[in-house]
Amino acid sequence: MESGEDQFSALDEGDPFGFDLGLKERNERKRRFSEEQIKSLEMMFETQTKLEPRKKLQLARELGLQPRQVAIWFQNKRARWKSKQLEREYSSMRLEYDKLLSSFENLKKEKQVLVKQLQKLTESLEKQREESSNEGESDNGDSKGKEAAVKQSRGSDAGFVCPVVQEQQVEDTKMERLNYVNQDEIELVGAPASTSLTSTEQECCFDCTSFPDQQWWEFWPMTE
DNA sequence: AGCCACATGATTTTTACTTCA
DNA sequence: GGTGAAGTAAAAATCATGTGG
Repeated sequence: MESGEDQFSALDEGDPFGFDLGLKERNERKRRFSEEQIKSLEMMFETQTKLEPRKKLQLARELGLQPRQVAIWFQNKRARWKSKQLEREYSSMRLEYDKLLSSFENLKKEKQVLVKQLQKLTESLEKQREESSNEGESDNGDSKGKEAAVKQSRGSDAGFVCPVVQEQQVEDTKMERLNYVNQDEIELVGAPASTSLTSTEQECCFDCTSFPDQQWWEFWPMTE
């Protein structure tokens, strides 16, 4: 740490109010700087937040102030500028966080809607499955042929992923990422960070493996 | 006129770093 | 080379006053 204005140099340069004065008397002499003086100090602060001793002396001379006063002004200015800067940074981060939180909430709602849709579809698929198995009971010979055909097609499509489930998984991954990023912050503001919004097992009751005899697309409504 | 909140000039304390014996 | 005391600069904390509502 070298150079710059310092609090001790004032001892050499003379106390603006005289160190031999009592505290009260010194404070009584405290006067605000003129607009002109402030303007010059501000301008200098914009170019450099720390003053070299020579600049300090020069500025003090120009403004009719003691070098110590200029040094103190710069010290105060730095401290107060820093705290304002922190406030500004906090505000912008808060804004960013609020935006993120709101988009997170929207995604959560969107997901809930999708999960409900999925549930409805699953139910209707289940219903259709029951109906078709009832029909099969009354026609055994034909069902054997169908079973064989289903087995064959299952073999050839091994590894195929139902697009609905795939979509849900993608959504879950998105949510997981968002949750991962936001978790600390959400906990900070008391939002339910631990509300598991991700687990496919928990929230998605649609499962391709729950159709032992049929493929999912056999039940998929054909739409144009 | 008195009170309060805030701004601001000044002082004191703390912290981090350097120099030197 | 490691170490502790002294010196220095800047930050942080605080005080006291000025000012406007």
